[in-house]
Amino acid sequence: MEAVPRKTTIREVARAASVGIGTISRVLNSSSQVSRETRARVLEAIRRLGFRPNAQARRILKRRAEMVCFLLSNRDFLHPFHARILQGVESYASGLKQHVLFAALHYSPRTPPDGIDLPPVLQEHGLIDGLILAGTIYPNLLRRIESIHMPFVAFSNNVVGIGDEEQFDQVGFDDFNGTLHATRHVIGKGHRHIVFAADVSYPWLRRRFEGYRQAMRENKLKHVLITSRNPQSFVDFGQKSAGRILSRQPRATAAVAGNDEIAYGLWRSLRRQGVKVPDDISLVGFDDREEAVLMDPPLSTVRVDKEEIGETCMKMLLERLHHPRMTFSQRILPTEFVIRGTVRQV
Amino acid sequence: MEAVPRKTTIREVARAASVGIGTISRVLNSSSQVSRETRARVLEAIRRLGFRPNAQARRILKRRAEMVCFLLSNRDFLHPFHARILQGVESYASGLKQHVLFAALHYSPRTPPDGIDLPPVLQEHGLIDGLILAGTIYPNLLRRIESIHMPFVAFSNNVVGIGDEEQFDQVGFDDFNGTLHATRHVIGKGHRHIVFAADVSYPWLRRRFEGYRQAMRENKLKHVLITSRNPQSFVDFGQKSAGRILSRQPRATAAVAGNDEIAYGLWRSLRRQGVKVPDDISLVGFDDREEAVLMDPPLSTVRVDKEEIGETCMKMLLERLHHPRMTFSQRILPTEFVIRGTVRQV
DNA sequence: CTCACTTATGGAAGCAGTTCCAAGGAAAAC
DNA sequence: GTTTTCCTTGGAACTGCTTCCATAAGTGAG
Repeated sequence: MEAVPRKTTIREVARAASVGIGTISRVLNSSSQVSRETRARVLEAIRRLGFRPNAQARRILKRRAEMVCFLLSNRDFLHPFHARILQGVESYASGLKQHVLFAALHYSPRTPPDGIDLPPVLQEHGLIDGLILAGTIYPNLLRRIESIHMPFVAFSNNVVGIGDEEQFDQVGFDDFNGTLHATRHVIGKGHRHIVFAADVSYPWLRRRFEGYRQAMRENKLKHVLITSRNPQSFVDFGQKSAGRILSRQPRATAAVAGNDEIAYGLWRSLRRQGVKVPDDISLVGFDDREEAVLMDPPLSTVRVDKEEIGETCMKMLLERLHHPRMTFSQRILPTEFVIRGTVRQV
Repeated sequence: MEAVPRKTTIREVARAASVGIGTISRVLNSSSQVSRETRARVLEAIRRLGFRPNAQARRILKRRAEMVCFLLSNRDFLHPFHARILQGVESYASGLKQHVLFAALHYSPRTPPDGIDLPPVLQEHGLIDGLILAGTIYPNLLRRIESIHMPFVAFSNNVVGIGDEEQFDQVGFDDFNGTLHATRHVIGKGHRHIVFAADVSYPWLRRRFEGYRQAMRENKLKHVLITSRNPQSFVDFGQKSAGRILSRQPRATAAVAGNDEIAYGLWRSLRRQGVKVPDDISLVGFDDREEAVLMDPPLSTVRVDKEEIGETCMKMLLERLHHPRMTFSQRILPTEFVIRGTVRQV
């Protein structure tokens, strides 16, 4: 490996400006105790020598890396949903001169905590100040992260099997009220036979189901949960559910899907069987993924602001770093029902 | 801001293991000059004290940040396409204990180079060793990056208005041969009237067009370029192009789209007009984005391995860092035509 | 038994900054 | 005119590591 060329240091700048090294440091950190002329002379020397302070050296002394890690915790690829969260994190962070490291984590829900291999960034010390956890989070991962005593904030909608008694900073959005409002909207359009399609063993889909059920109960309507066996994916789950919806009597006039992928699968399979959305059956989704707009007609769905999630995660993490002893908090972001073309008046 | 608790240092470990600090360093860097017993004693002390070496301190001495920045250069959100590239970068990097910083860049093609605002990470010195540039790259950005003398590799398919004489490390994929093979496939299925739909003012779409034209010429077929005015997006471009394809005489039996989004727009608009894919018209795309599989039937398209792009970028960047004077190189990755359901035999 | 050559180890110096304390000088107070 | 105070300023000491040099101990040859 060839040598990296020596860079200008603070001492050379000091010599060039005929001042002491302390003065340079003071100018760099814009602490006020420097006279006008001296500051001007120093800045001129900095400019002339093309000096850029070494970030590492400062970090040692400051004991702050000014860097956080966005850790994507499952084997999924960087899905658009999480990509948008990452964007929110980065955009908020860069405004505050904070840096964002991206790392991926490979683990299975059943690995014992000690067995989880952490990415290189977490094996060093001082590289990052804190962690933003995204992706599906199982208890063993939480244990593992806690064991390294690194401040973190979790995007908690995809947390699985972790009780309410668990204490950590988390940001999520409102599954329950999301489907509650979506279902009310559908009911408001005159529908009476509305089914809900999702695998409610996922906590977040369970919460969405409860929102749907609440809306049905309010209107004294019967709730119906549609599931399907051994789906390959959520889209496949939707496809397989379509038949079950059609075979029920009385025939449902609307379906609330647990997420957009299920809605997509449903839509696709229904269309193949000659059932038109929304003419024959209305449909709503959840998440507002890119697919929602690509569908034809575009899907009415529950929007969650992914960038806001990222932003809020970053904000909370910074608060945590400034106040390590602050009690843990949990922020639930609101959702918004977006009306597009898949719900019709009956 | 509360103080961060003092962490164990190398000197404490040295005391605990009754050895010198040099020995600790030697163990950490696994240089061989340490006896079995001493190494064991040191490792034991490290474990007992929960010592994690401070990354910053090492970096100062090593003059290497062991970190690169993935810089997304346009105003687009982190699109799945680039998200996958980032994944490739990260996955290759983490295997080599390198870290990946994510940063976004906001600039317009017409800002003068000096006017481009670089993200915080590029304003410090020593934070990163090099840069991976993705997104749409205009000459002014290239100028700006060169001005800070930071080694970089560009994902060059989306480079606009930069001549061949330009020298920098780049990774791209084979636009020309991609459509060449795709078009040959379509011709092989018996099609004779095949149109190409794209805005060829984009260099990469122009190259794809040339690939298509080459295949047509080989078979003594007439090439037809379909474009449309003021599209809002590529999908919109496709939608607007559909009418133009249908109104031509003789009617085309197949269309090659410049990318999957155009293909999607085409498909959607054709379907609305009662024209079925592939029964009435065959269709192929380019890129193999997520939409391709979601279409019904799924789109036959040209696949590019996004993770491989990321991996190759990272690999080239590391080579560049090890050999700063090496001549610039350009790597073109092959593409693969994936047959799904949108091309039929005539 | 001595000498040359390895191999292992301790720790000072150094990296590029920040911090803090002492000191110089000017202005203000006495 | 002297003392006090305030504002600047210089630079030693420090951060947590790596590197290198000197030394110690061990090994084999002569």
